[in-house]
Amino acid sequence: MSFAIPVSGSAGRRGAGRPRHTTIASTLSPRDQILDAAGQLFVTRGFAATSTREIAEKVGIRQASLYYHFAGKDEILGALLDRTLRPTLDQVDQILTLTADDPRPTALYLLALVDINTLATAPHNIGLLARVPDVMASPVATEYVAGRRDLLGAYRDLATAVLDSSRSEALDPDSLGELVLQLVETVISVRASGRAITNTVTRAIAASCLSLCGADTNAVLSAQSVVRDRLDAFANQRRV
Amino acid sequence: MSFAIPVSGSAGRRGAGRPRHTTIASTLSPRDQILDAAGQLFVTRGFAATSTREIAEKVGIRQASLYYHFAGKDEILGALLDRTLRPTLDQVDQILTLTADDPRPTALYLLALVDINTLATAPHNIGLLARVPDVMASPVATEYVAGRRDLLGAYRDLATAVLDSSRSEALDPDSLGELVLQLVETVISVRASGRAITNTVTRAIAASCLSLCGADTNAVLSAQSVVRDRLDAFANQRRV
DNA sequence: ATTATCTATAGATCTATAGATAATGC
DNA sequence: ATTATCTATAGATCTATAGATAATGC
Repeated sequence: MSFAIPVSGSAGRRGAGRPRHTTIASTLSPRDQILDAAGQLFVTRGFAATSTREIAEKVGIRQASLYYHFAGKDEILGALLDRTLRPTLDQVDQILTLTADDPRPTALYLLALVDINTLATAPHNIGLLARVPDVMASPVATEYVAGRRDLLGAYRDLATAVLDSSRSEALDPDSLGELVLQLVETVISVRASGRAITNTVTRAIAASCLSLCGADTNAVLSAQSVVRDRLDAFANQRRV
Repeated sequence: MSFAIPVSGSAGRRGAGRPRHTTIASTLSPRDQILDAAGQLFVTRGFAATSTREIAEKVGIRQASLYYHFAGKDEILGALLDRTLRPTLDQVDQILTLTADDPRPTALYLLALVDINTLATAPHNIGLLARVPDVMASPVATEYVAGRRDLLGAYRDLATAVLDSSRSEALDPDSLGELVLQLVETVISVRASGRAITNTVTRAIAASCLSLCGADTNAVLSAQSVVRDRLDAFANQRRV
């Protein structure tokens, strides 16, 4: 099946259908307008605390009109969660390929950097959603959880490879992976605190991931210099 | 004013008042039973998503009976948030005094350790509450926010003192403090992931805080050995 | 008399469905 | 004819209040 996504040009009128009770300001498709509004509200007010009427109000349509685009509140949430994880997950293989011949700290550094960047640029900091209990209690969260587990696997493998055996107290691989991923995800909190995510902050977090795995200063500096080059190519490839 | 907190001994009967429709299992005061039940539910299901009836059900009383102990749902939340922060905040001065003659990395290490420990042992991991949007949107959150800002100040000052000037890219003090505190608070996420917070995990996070501030391996090892001694005295003092 | 509960309920939501309507597109 | 909205509303909540009741304590 294929969906005809209306690509609006002019404001006010979009195509078929009864006109809205307000004029249309956005150039996004109705579906994306809903996701945008819902994302902002879920993140600032919480999922359960946000009513479908609030979402509709922000979009400029009546509450019941949401149900033409989504089966319910849960389905809106599912679409948002997917957007949080998908971009990173889809790039993992690419990252591993690109750094196949580099030391493991470099590979981990790049993965962290890309992931941090994804979270730092996601609209409305929707990475926050995954921390909200009523979100994770929803049935649609299971798919997200599965995806995150895949990502966790990549972190665990890289982090374990980086782990210096000289480390006196070695964490088990699973805890180490979890800890590194958590560290990456601090960018969500930092963003939530209102602070801008500068390149300096991004690199500090990524470098800290390596330190956590026992990498020494040289490994960090080396990773930073290699990735600086690689990332240019990578970023271009992604047309960023 | 003084409150007579009923200290129940035997089960079933507690003192004055009409009996509950269920028998009393807990030895906690009614107020604490409510806080315990609410904490667990808020953390697992979310604040807005938890109804007062669910809380009452868990306690074993009728929904309306909650209002004898708390003015409303918000007030329950306020009491819980306070319990998250208060223990740590009340110990900051003590920590600074205890480590007045030690190198700053040691002081930071101890603060992080105590804080991680507080978060790791808080009932139901209620540190999670501060990450929930609808919680932070509540009027009662402002007091919590103020308290956390005080704690942040302590982290910022210590972290800045630790920061090695050799660091090529220095973060501004506020960002650094925020980052270190965020790192400490990863213990909340790790706990939420179901992993046990072993001493190893605790030390790994605290050590990572020092690394983030540019402390070298020697400073970390030194802090760990000094704090190992200090903490014994400290813990005894706290009767842990 | 005081305390801690209970029952009952008003009033305010909120979600999702049913069916009408006003556009476009063929 | 199809599409995207609208209006209206049923049914299910949920919070907080009012007032009754069953204990203890004096």
